[in-house]
Amino acid sequence: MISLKDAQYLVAVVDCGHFGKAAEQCFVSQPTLSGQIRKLEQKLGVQLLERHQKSVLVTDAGEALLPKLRNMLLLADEVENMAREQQDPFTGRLRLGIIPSLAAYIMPYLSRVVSEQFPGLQVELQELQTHVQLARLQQGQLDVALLALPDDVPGLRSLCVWQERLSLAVGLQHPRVGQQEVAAKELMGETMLLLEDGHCLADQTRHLCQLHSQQGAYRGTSLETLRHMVAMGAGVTLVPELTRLQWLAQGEDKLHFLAIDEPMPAREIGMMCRISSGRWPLLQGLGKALNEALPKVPEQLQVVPI
Amino acid sequence: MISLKDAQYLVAVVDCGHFGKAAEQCFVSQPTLSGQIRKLEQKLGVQLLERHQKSVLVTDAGEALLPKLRNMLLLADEVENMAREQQDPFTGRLRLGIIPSLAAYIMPYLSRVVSEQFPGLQVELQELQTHVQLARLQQGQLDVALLALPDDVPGLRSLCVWQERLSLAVGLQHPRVGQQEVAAKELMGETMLLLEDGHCLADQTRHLCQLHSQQGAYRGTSLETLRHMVAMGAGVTLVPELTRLQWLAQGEDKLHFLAIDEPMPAREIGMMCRISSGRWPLLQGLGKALNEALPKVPEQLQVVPI
DNA sequence: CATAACCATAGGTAAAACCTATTAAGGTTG
DNA sequence: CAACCTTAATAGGTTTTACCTATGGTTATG
Repeated sequence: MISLKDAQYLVAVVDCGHFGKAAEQCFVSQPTLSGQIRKLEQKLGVQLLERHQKSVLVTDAGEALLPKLRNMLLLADEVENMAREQQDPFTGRLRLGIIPSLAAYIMPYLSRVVSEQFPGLQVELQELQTHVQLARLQQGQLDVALLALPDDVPGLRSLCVWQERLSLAVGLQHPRVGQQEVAAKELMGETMLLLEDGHCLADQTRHLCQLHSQQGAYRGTSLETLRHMVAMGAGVTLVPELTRLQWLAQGEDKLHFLAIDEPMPAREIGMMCRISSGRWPLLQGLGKALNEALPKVPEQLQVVPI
Repeated sequence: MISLKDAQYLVAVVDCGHFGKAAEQCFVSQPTLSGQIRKLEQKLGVQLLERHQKSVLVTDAGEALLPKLRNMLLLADEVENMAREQQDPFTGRLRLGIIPSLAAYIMPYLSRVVSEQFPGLQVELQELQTHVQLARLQQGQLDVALLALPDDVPGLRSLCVWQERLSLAVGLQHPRVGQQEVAAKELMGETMLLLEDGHCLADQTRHLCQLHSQQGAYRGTSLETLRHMVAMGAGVTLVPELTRLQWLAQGEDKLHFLAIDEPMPAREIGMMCRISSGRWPLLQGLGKALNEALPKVPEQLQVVPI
């Protein structure tokens, strides 16, 4: 197979009409270039140049090949330029998965961080449950997952970004209104509303309240659904901190929030990517920025595994 | 600079999704391919692949470069194919110069030879005087010259194809009508009609008849002109054999031809090309075929230098 | 828990690309 | 006509690199 250097050398000689000048232009010695051209002619089985004292002529065969050779060199150049543009890990498309119990609530922080600190990043958001995200990550359909960190997953690596405490939300008609906190073991006596199966928050709540898998009959499709159910007095639920903050910021006045006794339960919000992904530096930068943008995490947190 | 092998290897891995299979397809070992891909990634400063146990994924960067890389490989392939097509020296365009005193008369033979034995040859005919042909040959504007061979010309090589005897043509009113031959020295007494300056046949005639350069006042622009002048009795002229044969074949009956005494004067018809031209094999083949197509040359010829 | 599949690494070899110095061939100049 | 210049080819040796075999490490699988 011919090589790009062959093309480069031949084009240089044709353009210069002079082996010596062409060699200089290619940063090689004249004998080297001379030899390489000769070898190229042997490889192709065609005479490409006619050498004379005065000037070097291109044969018809050489003339016929030249446009394609020039095109190849152009493409090689473009490839290198494109690669250089893509060297910056903080640039380009990022397919980002976010779990539903986090998506709407972290977006204000995330979008500010991205637009201010990673303007070159084109984020493609996909709101997906944890197990779907993990599968898509492994299949290469997703670059980064933003979720409550699960146990180690083979082939993936994770970065903890934030710890999100969980509070108990009750309706205003609930007997605990007026209390500021509640012990974890007391939760078992409440009518706990859960998200549907597959949501990590449902698993965590069940784990925290030591409910069996079939317990917790009332299921909501989203936290917003639960929000209204709790407000109506249908039961209580555990609310992640970012959700609680957003609801309060929205002027929510039909719910009362109780801190759960120390250590406060929390889930670990973090990002994951393929161990071989190359997006790791981006992940770290994004994680750090996001961590700084989010509210300060109180101490005495107890992480609830999924 | 990247190389075509780089492109080949990367494309193979992407297409196979498997280093081992790609290596096999590229006829190299797996570690070789693995290493080359890694070096390519270093050269470009971008991660191109994500390696996993199951399948190999392309990064966005790699995906962006792939089309151009594939294009390069395609072009390289086309270059090699084109070169292979041009390997046959008996194929392609041939810019052929012919002197005027030969052109119209050798064309029947030449065209038959070309169409029968060199069908792939596209002959571009240029009717030019000797000195113009030599200049264009050296400048690369002409591939082959077909002419009366001059002395050695630096940078050019020549191949003798045929020896063309010269006869004396006289009008029917001429006193020599009825004679079959004439001695060379007797020519000096005749009113010799010449072609214009620059025609090699004029030089040769003058040389043979020992005329000074300004002698021979009657000049014709072509042999066809001289043909009519001689027929009208304006003088006599020397006619090359091929011309004589064609005139006879055309039923010329107003001219009488006399052989010149032994040794018969003749000019050497041959082909020339640049010493570095690569058309030499074609020249030899064409020369041999032309020689066989032309009439048999009598012995006892004396070549008249230009 | 052993096995298989797969890619990476290590160490060494052979091919190639490259260099400097010189030769050869044509032109040019004193 | 000899001396010189220009230009490409050749010779001989060095460095680079592409390549191989053998081995190691990691992850899924029976």
